[in-house]
Amino acid sequence: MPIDLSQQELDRIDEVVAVRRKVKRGAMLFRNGEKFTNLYAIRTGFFKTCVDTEDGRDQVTGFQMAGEVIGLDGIVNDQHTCNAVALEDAEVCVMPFDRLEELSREITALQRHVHKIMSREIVREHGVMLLLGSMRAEERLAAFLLNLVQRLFARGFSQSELVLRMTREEIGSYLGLKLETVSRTFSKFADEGIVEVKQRHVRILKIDALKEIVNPQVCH
Amino acid sequence: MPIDLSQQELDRIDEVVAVRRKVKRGAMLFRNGEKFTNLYAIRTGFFKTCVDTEDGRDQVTGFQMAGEVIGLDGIVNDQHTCNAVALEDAEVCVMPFDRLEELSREITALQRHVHKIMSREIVREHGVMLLLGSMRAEERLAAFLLNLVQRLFARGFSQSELVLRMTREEIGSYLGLKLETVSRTFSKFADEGIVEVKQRHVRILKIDALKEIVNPQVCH
DNA sequence: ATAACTTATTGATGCGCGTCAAATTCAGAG
DNA sequence: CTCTGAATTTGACGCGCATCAATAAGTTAT
Repeated sequence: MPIDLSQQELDRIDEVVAVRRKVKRGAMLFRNGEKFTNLYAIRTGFFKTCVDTEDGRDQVTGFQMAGEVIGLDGIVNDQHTCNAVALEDAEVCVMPFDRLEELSREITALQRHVHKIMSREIVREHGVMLLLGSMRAEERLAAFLLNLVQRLFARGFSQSELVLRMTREEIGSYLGLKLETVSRTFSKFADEGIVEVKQRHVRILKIDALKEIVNPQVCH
Repeated sequence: MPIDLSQQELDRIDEVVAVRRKVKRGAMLFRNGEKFTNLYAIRTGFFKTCVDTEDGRDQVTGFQMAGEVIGLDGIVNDQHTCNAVALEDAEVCVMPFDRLEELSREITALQRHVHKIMSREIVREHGVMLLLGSMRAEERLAAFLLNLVQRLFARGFSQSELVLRMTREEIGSYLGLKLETVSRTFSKFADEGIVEVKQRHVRILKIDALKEIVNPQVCH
Protein backbone atom coordinates (compact mmCIF):
# COMPACT_ATOMS: atom_id res chain seq x y z
CA MET A 1 0.00 0.00 0.00
CA PRO A 2 1.93 3.02 -1.23
CA ILE A 3 -0.20 5.56 0.59
CA ASP A 4 0.40 7.89 3.49
CA LEU A 5 -1.40 6.70 6.56
CA SER A 6 -1.20 7.51 10.23
CA GLN A 7 0.65 5.09 12.46
CA GLN A 8 -2.60 4.16 14.11
CA GLU A 9 -4.18 3.32 10.77
CA LEU A 10 -1.18 1.26 9.76
CA ASP A 11 -1.37 -0.65 13.01
CA ARG A 12 -5.00 -1.49 12.45
CA ILE A 13 -4.33 -2.67 8.93
CA ASP A 14 -1.44 -4.77 10.20
CA GLU A 15 -3.86 -6.46 12.55
CA VAL A 16 -6.06 -7.53 9.68
CA VAL A 17 -3.20 -9.08 7.77
CA ALA A 18 -1.47 -10.53 10.81
CA VAL A 19 -2.24 -14.17 10.11
CA ARG A 20 0.08 -15.96 7.74
CA ARG A 21 -0.33 -19.24 5.97
CA LYS A 22 2.21 -21.38 4.22
CA VAL A 23 1.25 -23.30 1.12
CA LYS A 24 3.40 -26.12 -0.22
CA ARG A 25 4.08 -26.46 -3.91
CA GLY A 26 1.16 -28.20 -5.54
CA ALA A 27 -1.20 -27.51 -2.63
CA MET A 28 -4.37 -25.49 -2.95
CA LEU A 29 -4.88 -22.24 -1.06
CA PHE A 30 -8.60 -22.44 -1.79
CA ARG A 31 -10.71 -24.44 -4.15
CA ASN A 32 -13.83 -24.18 -6.26
CA GLY A 33 -16.97 -24.43 -4.11
CA GLU A 34 -15.20 -23.67 -0.86
CA LYS A 35 -16.74 -21.09 1.45
CA PHE A 36 -15.27 -17.62 0.97
CA THR A 37 -14.01 -15.82 4.02
CA ASN A 38 -10.62 -14.41 3.17
CA LEU A 39 -8.67 -12.61 0.56
CA TYR A 40 -5.01 -13.54 0.37
CA ALA A 41 -2.05 -11.32 -0.29
CA ILE A 42 0.88 -13.28 -1.61
CA ARG A 43 4.06 -12.66 0.38
CA THR A 44 6.29 -15.15 -1.35
CA GLY A 45 5.83 -17.78 -4.00
CA PHE A 46 3.85 -18.14 -7.15
CA PHE A 47 0.26 -19.21 -7.75
CA LYS A 48 -2.03 -20.12 -10.56
CA THR A 49 -5.79 -19.74 -10.43
CA CYS A 50 -7.96 -21.92 -12.61
CA VAL A 51 -11.61 -22.64 -13.18
CA ASP A 52 -12.69 -26.16 -13.90
CA THR A 53 -16.06 -27.40 -15.08
CA GLU A 54 -17.98 -30.57 -14.43
CA ASP A 55 -17.27 -31.79 -17.94
CA GLY A 56 -13.54 -31.65 -17.49
CA ARG A 57 -12.69 -28.34 -19.04
CA ASP A 58 -9.93 -26.50 -17.26
CA GLN A 59 -8.80 -22.94 -17.78
CA VAL A 60 -5.93 -21.20 -16.04
CA THR A 61 -7.26 -17.70 -15.38
CA GLY A 62 -4.08 -16.17 -14.07
CA PHE A 63 -0.62 -16.48 -12.58
CA GLN A 64 -0.02 -14.48 -9.42
CA MET A 65 3.18 -13.48 -7.67
CA ALA A 66 4.32 -11.66 -4.54
CA GLY A 67 2.29 -8.60 -3.73
CA GLU A 68 -0.78 -9.66 -5.64
CA VAL A 69 -4.14 -10.47 -4.10
CA ILE A 70 -6.21 -13.55 -4.82
CA GLY A 71 -9.65 -14.68 -3.81
CA LEU A 72 -11.73 -11.82 -5.21
CA ASP A 73 -13.86 -14.29 -7.16
CA GLY A 74 -15.39 -15.54 -3.92
CA ILE A 75 -17.04 -12.30 -2.84
CA VAL A 76 -20.08 -12.37 -5.06
CA ASN A 77 -21.55 -15.70 -3.92
CA ASP A 78 -19.68 -16.22 -0.66
CA GLN A 79 -17.90 -19.14 -2.19
CA HIS A 80 -14.88 -19.52 -4.36
CA THR A 81 -15.42 -20.28 -8.02
CA CYS A 82 -11.86 -21.20 -8.89
CA ASN A 83 -8.86 -23.03 -7.49
CA ALA A 84 -5.68 -21.34 -6.32
CA VAL A 85 -2.67 -23.64 -6.56
CA ALA A 86 0.83 -22.84 -5.36
CA LEU A 87 3.36 -23.44 -8.13
CA GLU A 88 6.18 -23.17 -5.62
CA ASP A 89 6.30 -23.13 -1.84
CA ALA A 90 4.51 -19.97 -0.85
CA GLU A 91 3.38 -17.84 2.01
CA VAL A 92 0.32 -15.61 2.07
CA CYS A 93 -1.29 -13.08 4.36
CA VAL A 94 -4.77 -14.18 5.31
CA MET A 95 -7.12 -11.19 5.19
CA PRO A 96 -10.58 -11.87 6.63
CA PHE A 97 -12.83 -10.06 4.21
CA ASP A 98 -15.39 -8.83 6.71
CA ARG A 99 -12.61 -7.27 8.73
CA LEU A 100 -11.28 -5.70 5.58
CA GLU A 101 -14.69 -4.25 4.75
CA GLU A 102 -15.04 -2.97 8.29
CA LEU A 103 -11.70 -1.27 8.22
CA SER A 104 -12.15 0.18 4.76
CA ARG A 105 -15.29 1.90 6.01
CA GLU A 106 -13.05 3.84 8.34
CA ILE A 107 -9.89 4.25 6.33
CA THR A 108 -10.68 5.93 3.05
CA ALA A 109 -7.31 5.13 1.55
CA LEU A 110 -7.81 1.44 2.26
CA GLN A 111 -11.27 1.50 0.71
CA ARG A 112 -9.88 3.12 -2.39
CA HIS A 113 -7.06 0.61 -2.47
CA VAL A 114 -9.42 -2.37 -2.36
CA HIS A 115 -11.47 -0.88 -5.16
CA LYS A 116 -8.41 -0.38 -7.28
CA ILE A 117 -7.28 -3.94 -6.74
CA MET A 118 -10.61 -5.25 -7.97
CA SER A 119 -10.70 -2.86 -10.90
CA ARG A 120 -7.15 -3.82 -11.83
CA GLU A 121 -8.18 -7.44 -11.98
CA ILE A 122 -11.08 -6.56 -14.27
CA VAL A 123 -8.77 -4.64 -16.59
CA ARG A 124 -6.23 -7.44 -16.56
CA GLU A 125 -8.89 -9.87 -17.63
CA HIS A 126 -9.91 -7.54 -20.44
CA GLY A 127 -6.36 -7.90 -21.68
CA VAL A 128 -6.55 -11.65 -21.50
CA MET A 129 -9.80 -11.60 -23.43
CA LEU A 130 -8.13 -9.49 -26.11
CA LEU A 131 -5.30 -11.98 -26.23
CA LEU A 132 -7.54 -15.03 -26.39
CA GLY A 133 -9.97 -13.46 -28.80
CA SER A 134 -7.71 -11.90 -31.36
CA MET A 135 -4.08 -13.04 -31.16
CA ARG A 136 -2.23 -15.87 -32.87
CA ALA A 137 -0.02 -18.28 -30.98
CA GLU A 138 3.21 -16.30 -31.39
CA GLU A 139 1.52 -13.10 -30.35
CA ARG A 140 0.05 -14.77 -27.29
CA LEU A 141 3.31 -16.21 -26.10
CA ALA A 142 5.18 -12.98 -26.73
CA ALA A 143 2.57 -11.04 -24.77
CA PHE A 144 2.78 -13.60 -22.00
CA LEU A 145 6.55 -13.35 -21.71
CA LEU A 146 6.53 -9.56 -21.81
CA ASN A 147 3.90 -9.45 -19.10
CA LEU A 148 5.85 -11.82 -16.89
CA VAL A 149 9.20 -10.05 -17.15
CA GLN A 150 7.55 -6.69 -16.67
CA ARG A 151 5.98 -7.85 -13.41
CA LEU A 152 9.19 -9.52 -12.29
CA PHE A 153 11.18 -6.42 -13.16
CA ALA A 154 8.85 -4.33 -11.01
CA ARG A 155 9.84 -6.65 -8.15
CA GLY A 156 13.53 -6.18 -8.67
CA PHE A 157 14.28 -9.15 -10.88
CA SER A 158 16.01 -9.16 -14.21
CA GLN A 159 14.32 -7.67 -17.21
CA SER A 160 15.74 -10.29 -19.49
CA GLU A 161 15.95 -13.50 -17.53
CA LEU A 162 13.22 -15.51 -15.89
CA VAL A 163 12.38 -18.91 -14.55
CA LEU A 164 8.96 -20.19 -15.46
CA ARG A 165 7.17 -21.63 -12.49
CA MET A 166 4.51 -23.31 -14.58
CA THR A 167 4.48 -26.13 -17.10
CA ARG A 168 3.97 -25.77 -20.83
CA GLU A 169 0.54 -27.19 -20.33
CA GLU A 170 -0.35 -24.51 -17.78
CA ILE A 171 0.97 -21.79 -20.05
CA GLY A 172 -1.08 -23.31 -22.85
CA SER A 173 -4.20 -23.41 -20.77
CA TYR A 174 -3.77 -19.76 -19.87
CA LEU A 175 -3.12 -18.78 -23.49
CA GLY A 176 -5.77 -20.99 -25.05
CA LEU A 177 -3.15 -23.17 -26.75
CA LYS A 178 -2.06 -26.79 -26.53
CA LEU A 179 1.22 -27.54 -24.81
CA GLU A 180 2.79 -28.68 -28.07
CA THR A 181 2.03 -25.33 -29.64
CA VAL A 182 3.60 -23.54 -26.69
CA SER A 183 6.70 -25.68 -26.99
CA ARG A 184 6.94 -25.18 -30.74
CA THR A 185 6.51 -21.44 -30.40
CA PHE A 186 9.28 -21.30 -27.81
CA SER A 187 11.48 -23.22 -30.23
CA LYS A 188 10.60 -20.85 -33.05
CA PHE A 189 11.52 -17.83 -30.93
CA ALA A 190 14.77 -19.56 -30.02
CA ASP A 191 15.55 -20.30 -33.69
CA GLU A 192 15.02 -16.65 -34.50
CA GLY A 193 17.39 -15.60 -31.72
CA ILE A 194 14.68 -13.79 -29.81
CA VAL A 195 15.02 -15.90 -26.69
CA GLU A 196 17.15 -18.64 -25.22
CA VAL A 197 15.10 -21.44 -23.76
CA LYS A 198 16.41 -24.22 -21.59
CA GLN A 199 13.40 -25.96 -20.10
CA ARG A 200 11.94 -23.44 -17.71
CA HIS A 201 14.83 -21.03 -17.90
CA VAL A 202 14.20 -18.27 -20.38
CA ARG A 203 16.52 -15.47 -21.38
CA ILE A 204 15.08 -12.73 -23.53
CA LEU A 205 17.61 -11.61 -26.11
CA LYS A 206 15.51 -9.26 -28.23
CA ILE A 207 12.77 -7.72 -26.16
CA ASP A 208 11.90 -5.34 -28.99
CA ALA A 209 11.27 -8.27 -31.28
CA LEU A 210 8.75 -9.60 -28.78
CA LYS A 211 7.08 -6.21 -28.57
CA GLU A 212 6.98 -6.06 -32.33
CA ILE A 213 5.27 -9.43 -32.47
CA VAL A 214 2.57 -8.37 -30.02
CA ASN A 215 2.14 -4.93 -31.45
CA PRO A 216 3.22 -4.85 -35.08
CA GLN A 217 4.47 -1.69 -36.78
CA VAL A 218 4.16 0.55 -33.77
CA CYS A 219 7.40 2.11 -32.60
CA HIS A 220 8.35 1.21 -29.04
CA MET B 1 -30.49 -3.53 -4.58
CA PRO B 2 -32.50 -6.32 -2.98
CA ILE B 3 -31.54 -5.42 0.55
CA ASP B 4 -33.43 -4.03 3.49
CA LEU B 5 -32.47 -0.45 4.17
CA SER B 6 -33.99 2.35 6.19
CA GLN B 7 -35.91 5.03 4.33
CA GLN B 8 -33.21 7.52 5.13
CA GLU B 9 -30.55 5.30 3.63
CA LEU B 10 -32.63 4.72 0.52
CA ASP B 11 -33.08 8.45 0.11
CA ARG B 12 -29.36 9.04 0.30
CA ILE B 13 -28.68 6.35 -2.27
CA ASP B 14 -31.35 7.83 -4.52
CA GLU B 15 -29.48 11.12 -4.37
CA VAL B 16 -26.34 9.52 -5.69
CA VAL B 17 -28.12 7.97 -8.64
CA ALA B 18 -30.40 10.93 -9.28
CA VAL B 19 -28.75 12.10 -12.48
CA ARG B 20 -29.82 10.36 -15.68
CA ARG B 21 -28.26 10.36 -19.06
CA LYS B 22 -29.68 9.30 -22.38
CA VAL B 23 -27.44 7.64 -24.93
CA LYS B 24 -28.48 7.30 -28.55
CA ARG B 25 -27.91 4.10 -30.44
CA GLY B 26 -24.34 4.04 -31.68
CA ALA B 27 -23.18 6.72 -29.25
CA MET B 28 -20.52 6.17 -26.62
CA LEU B 29 -21.26 6.47 -22.93
CA PHE B 30 -17.55 6.65 -22.24
CA ARG B 31 -14.44 5.91 -24.19
CA ASN B 32 -10.94 4.56 -23.80
CA GLY B 33 -8.63 7.17 -22.28
CA GLU B 34 -11.44 9.33 -20.91
CA LYS B 35 -11.23 10.46 -17.29
CA PHE B 36 -13.12 8.23 -14.92
CA THR B 37 -15.58 9.84 -12.57
CA ASN B 38 -18.76 7.79 -12.72
CA LEU B 39 -20.12 4.32 -12.75
CA TYR B 40 -23.28 3.87 -14.75
CA ALA B 41 -26.28 1.71 -13.98
CA ILE B 42 -28.22 0.86 -17.10
CA ARG B 43 -31.91 1.71 -16.79
CA THR B 44 -32.95 0.86 -20.31
CA GLY B 45 -31.18 -0.17 -23.47
CA PHE B 46 -28.30 -2.39 -24.36
CA PHE B 47 -24.57 -1.73 -24.41
CA LYS B 48 -21.37 -3.32 -25.55
CA THR B 49 -17.99 -2.64 -24.01
CA CYS B 50 -14.86 -3.12 -26.07
CA VAL B 51 -11.17 -2.57 -25.79
CA ASP B 52 -9.24 -1.42 -28.80
CA THR B 53 -5.50 -1.23 -29.27
CA GLU B 54 -3.27 1.13 -31.19
CA ASP B 55 -2.61 -1.50 -33.80
CA GLY B 56 -6.24 -1.92 -34.67
CA ARG B 57 -7.19 -4.93 -32.62
CA ASP B 58 -10.67 -4.74 -31.20
CA GLN B 59 -12.27 -7.01 -28.66
CA VAL B 60 -15.81 -6.83 -27.36
CA THR B 61 -15.47 -7.58 -23.65
CA GLY B 62 -19.15 -7.74 -22.79
CA PHE B 63 -22.77 -6.98 -23.57
CA GLN B 64 -24.70 -5.25 -20.82
CA MET B 65 -28.41 -4.80 -20.27
CA ALA B 66 -30.81 -3.10 -17.85
CA GLY B 67 -29.78 -3.37 -14.23
CA GLU B 68 -26.12 -3.96 -14.95
CA VAL B 69 -23.30 -1.60 -14.04
CA ILE B 70 -20.55 -0.43 -16.36
CA GLY B 71 -17.45 1.64 -15.89
CA LEU B 72 -15.63 -0.47 -13.29
CA ASP B 73 -12.56 -0.63 -15.51
CA GLY B 74 -11.90 3.06 -14.89
CA ILE B 75 -11.33 2.88 -11.16
CA VAL B 76 -7.78 1.57 -11.11
CA ASN B 77 -6.12 4.33 -13.15
CA ASP B 78 -8.78 7.03 -12.95
CA GLN B 79 -9.40 6.66 -16.62
CA HIS B 80 -11.46 4.33 -18.71
CA THR B 81 -9.68 1.60 -20.59
CA CYS B 82 -12.54 0.55 -22.82
CA ASN B 83 -15.40 2.01 -24.82
CA ALA B 84 -19.05 1.64 -23.88
CA VAL B 85 -21.32 1.88 -26.91
CA ALA B 86 -25.11 1.86 -26.83
CA LEU B 87 -26.49 -0.78 -29.19
CA GLU B 88 -29.95 0.74 -28.88
CA ASP B 89 -31.25 4.00 -27.46
CA ALA B 90 -30.51 3.78 -23.77
CA GLU B 91 -30.76 5.55 -20.48
CA VAL B 92 -28.37 5.23 -17.57
CA CYS B 93 -28.06 6.41 -14.00
CA VAL B 94 -24.90 8.41 -13.52
CA MET B 95 -23.25 7.43 -10.25
CA PRO B 96 -20.35 9.68 -9.22
CA PHE B 97 -17.86 7.21 -7.85
CA ASP B 98 -16.49 9.34 -5.06
CA ARG B 99 -20.01 9.87 -3.79
CA LEU B 100 -20.58 6.16 -4.02
CA GLU B 101 -17.44 5.46 -2.00
CA GLU B 102 -18.43 8.05 0.56
CA LEU B 103 -21.87 6.56 0.98
CA SER B 104 -20.69 2.98 1.08
CA ARG B 105 -18.48 3.91 4.02
CA GLU B 106 -21.66 4.66 5.91
CA ILE B 107 -24.06 2.10 4.54
CA THR B 108 -22.65 -1.36 5.01
CA ALA B 109 -25.16 -2.98 2.69
CA LEU B 110 -24.18 -0.62 -0.11
CA GLN B 111 -20.50 -1.34 0.42
CA ARG B 112 -21.15 -5.04 0.26
CA HIS B 113 -23.26 -4.53 -2.85
CA VAL B 114 -20.52 -2.65 -4.66
CA HIS B 115 -18.03 -5.35 -3.79
CA LYS B 116 -20.33 -8.03 -5.11
CA ILE B 117 -20.84 -6.18 -8.36
CA MET B 118 -17.11 -6.02 -8.93
CA SER B 119 -16.58 -9.63 -7.94
CA ARG B 120 -19.43 -10.71 -10.22
CA GLU B 121 -17.71 -9.01 -13.11
CA ILE B 122 -14.46 -10.83 -12.33
CA VAL B 123 -16.27 -14.18 -12.23
CA ARG B 124 -18.10 -13.40 -15.45
CA GLU B 125 -14.80 -12.72 -17.16
CA HIS B 126 -13.44 -16.02 -15.87
CA GLY B 127 -16.30 -17.62 -17.75
CA VAL B 128 -15.43 -15.76 -20.91
CA MET B 129 -11.82 -16.83 -20.57
CA LEU B 130 -12.96 -20.44 -20.27
CA LEU B 131 -15.07 -19.98 -23.37
CA LEU B 132 -12.32 -18.31 -25.39
CA GLY B 133 -9.63 -20.62 -24.18
CA SER B 134 -11.22 -24.00 -24.50
CA MET B 135 -14.43 -24.04 -26.53
CA ARG B 136 -15.07 -24.65 -30.20
CA ALA B 137 -17.23 -22.35 -32.30
CA GLU B 138 -20.49 -24.22 -31.74
CA GLU B 139 -19.88 -24.41 -28.02
CA ARG B 140 -19.13 -20.71 -27.85
CA LEU B 141 -22.25 -19.66 -29.68
CA ALA B 142 -24.43 -22.04 -27.69
CA ALA B 143 -23.00 -20.68 -24.44
CA PHE B 144 -23.56 -17.16 -25.67
CA LEU B 145 -27.20 -17.77 -26.53
CA LEU B 146 -27.89 -19.54 -23.26
CA ASN B 147 -26.31 -16.72 -21.31
CA LEU B 148 -28.35 -14.10 -23.15
CA VAL B 149 -31.74 -15.77 -22.75
CA GLN B 150 -31.01 -16.53 -19.14
CA ARG B 151 -30.34 -12.87 -18.42
CA LEU B 152 -33.35 -11.78 -20.45
CA PHE B 153 -35.53 -14.32 -18.70
CA ALA B 154 -34.45 -12.93 -15.35
CA ARG B 155 -35.79 -9.59 -16.59
CA GLY B 156 -39.17 -10.98 -17.52
CA PHE B 157 -38.58 -11.70 -21.19
CA SER B 158 -39.16 -14.94 -23.00
CA GLN B 159 -36.96 -17.90 -22.30
CA SER B 160 -37.06 -19.01 -25.90
CA GLU B 161 -37.23 -15.90 -28.02
CA LEU B 162 -34.81 -13.03 -28.30
CA VAL B 163 -33.76 -10.18 -30.51
CA LEU B 164 -30.05 -9.74 -30.87
CA ARG B 165 -29.04 -6.14 -30.45
CA MET B 166 -25.60 -6.69 -31.87
CA THR B 167 -24.23 -7.62 -35.29
CA ARG B 168 -22.66 -10.94 -36.21
CA GLU B 169 -19.34 -9.15 -36.20
CA GLU B 170 -19.83 -7.98 -32.62
CA ILE B 171 -20.89 -11.44 -31.53
CA GLY B 172 -17.83 -12.80 -33.29
CA SER B 173 -15.54 -10.30 -31.60
CA TYR B 174 -16.93 -11.25 -28.21
CA LEU B 175 -16.60 -14.96 -28.95
CA GLY B 176 -13.22 -14.82 -30.64
CA LEU B 177 -14.67 -15.84 -33.99
CA LYS B 178 -15.06 -14.22 -37.39
CA LEU B 179 -18.48 -13.05 -38.40
CA GLU B 180 -18.73 -15.70 -41.13
CA THR B 181 -18.20 -18.42 -38.57
CA VAL B 182 -20.92 -16.95 -36.37
CA SER B 183 -23.29 -16.87 -39.31
CA ARG B 184 -22.43 -20.40 -40.36
CA THR B 185 -22.89 -21.71 -36.86
CA PHE B 186 -26.30 -20.06 -36.61
CA SER B 187 -27.22 -21.75 -39.89
CA LYS B 188 -25.97 -25.08 -38.61
CA PHE B 189 -28.08 -24.79 -35.45
CA ALA B 190 -31.06 -23.86 -37.63
CA ASP B 191 -30.48 -26.86 -39.91
CA GLU B 192 -30.46 -29.10 -36.88
CA GLY B 193 -33.73 -27.62 -35.65
CA ILE B 194 -32.16 -26.24 -32.51
CA VAL B 195 -33.04 -22.63 -33.27
CA GLU B 196 -34.94 -20.54 -35.78
CA VAL B 197 -32.91 -17.61 -37.02
CA LYS B 198 -34.26 -14.72 -39.05
CA GLN B 199 -31.62 -12.04 -39.04
CA ARG B 200 -31.48 -10.80 -35.48
CA HIS B 201 -34.59 -12.62 -34.36
CA VAL B 202 -33.76 -15.90 -32.69
CA ARG B 203 -36.16 -18.47 -31.36
CA ILE B 204 -34.69 -21.29 -29.33
CA LEU B 205 -36.46 -24.56 -30.09
CA LYS B 206 -34.32 -27.04 -28.20
CA ILE B 207 -32.70 -25.39 -25.24
CA ASP B 208 -31.48 -28.76 -23.95
CA ALA B 209 -29.61 -29.32 -27.17
CA LEU B 210 -27.78 -26.04 -26.60
CA LYS B 211 -26.95 -27.05 -23.03
CA GLU B 212 -25.73 -30.38 -24.31
CA ILE B 213 -23.44 -28.65 -26.79
CA VAL B 214 -21.89 -26.46 -24.09
CA ASN B 215 -21.71 -29.15 -21.49
CA PRO B 216 -21.59 -32.58 -23.13
CA GLN B 217 -22.81 -35.74 -21.40
CA VAL B 218 -23.93 -34.04 -18.23
CA CYS B 219 -27.61 -34.38 -17.42
CA HIS B 220 -29.43 -31.08 -17.19
C1' DA C 1 -39.71 4.23 -54.45
C1' DT C 2 -34.88 4.11 -55.46
C1' DA C 3 -30.20 4.39 -54.39
C1' DA C 4 -26.43 3.68 -51.33
C1' DC C 5 -24.77 1.35 -47.64
C1' DT C 6 -24.64 -1.95 -43.99
C1' DT C 7 -25.42 -6.56 -42.52
C1' DA C 8 -25.90 -11.37 -43.32
C1' DT C 9 -25.47 -15.70 -45.85
C1' DT C 10 -23.03 -19.12 -48.38
C1' DG C 11 -19.26 -21.25 -51.04
C1' DA C 12 -14.31 -22.35 -52.12
C1' DT C 13 -9.81 -22.60 -50.51
C1' DG C 14 -5.86 -22.51 -47.35
C1' DC C 15 -3.40 -22.15 -43.13
C1' DG C 16 -2.69 -22.37 -38.13
C1' DC C 17 -3.11 -25.04 -34.62
C1' DG C 18 -4.80 -29.49 -32.63
C1' DT C 19 -4.11 -34.36 -32.51
C1' DC C 20 -1.48 -38.41 -32.28
C1' DA C 21 2.85 -40.48 -31.65
C1' DA C 22 7.70 -41.20 -30.50
C1' DA C 23 11.98 -39.78 -28.59
C1' DT C 24 14.46 -37.16 -25.15
C1' DT C 25 15.32 -34.74 -21.00
C1' DC C 26 14.41 -33.70 -16.39
C1' DA C 27 12.99 -34.25 -11.48
C1' DG C 28 11.97 -36.82 -7.45
C1' DA C 29 11.99 -41.22 -4.71
C1' DG C 30 14.33 -44.84 -2.85
C1' DC D 1 23.31 -43.31 -8.14
C1' DT D 2 19.52 -45.46 -10.40
C1' DC D 3 14.91 -46.03 -11.44
C1' DT D 4 10.51 -44.18 -12.66
C1' DG D 5 7.18 -41.05 -14.08
C1' DA D 6 6.50 -36.35 -15.54
C1' DA D 7 7.62 -32.76 -18.65
C1' DT D 8 9.36 -31.29 -22.99
C1' DT D 9 10.52 -31.47 -27.76
C1' DT D 10 9.76 -32.66 -32.44
C1' DG D 11 7.50 -34.73 -36.48
C1' DA D 12 3.46 -36.11 -39.43
C1' DC D 13 -1.06 -35.37 -40.48
C1' DG D 14 -5.85 -33.56 -40.35
C1' DC D 15 -9.51 -30.53 -39.03
C1' DG D 16 -11.64 -26.21 -37.71
C1' DC D 17 -11.86 -21.86 -38.56
C1' DA D 18 -10.02 -17.78 -41.25
C1' DT D 19 -9.78 -15.74 -45.56
C1' DC D 20 -11.43 -14.25 -49.87
C1' DA D 21 -15.31 -13.58 -52.69
C1' DA D 22 -19.96 -13.16 -54.41
C1' DT D 23 -24.77 -12.62 -53.56
C1' DA D 24 -28.75 -11.47 -50.97
C1' DA D 25 -31.32 -9.18 -47.64
C1' DG D 26 -32.20 -5.44 -44.78
C1' DT D 27 -31.79 -0.37 -43.46
C1' DT D 28 -31.43 4.60 -44.10
C1' DA D 29 -31.55 8.70 -46.70
C1' DT D 30 -33.19 11.38 -50.31
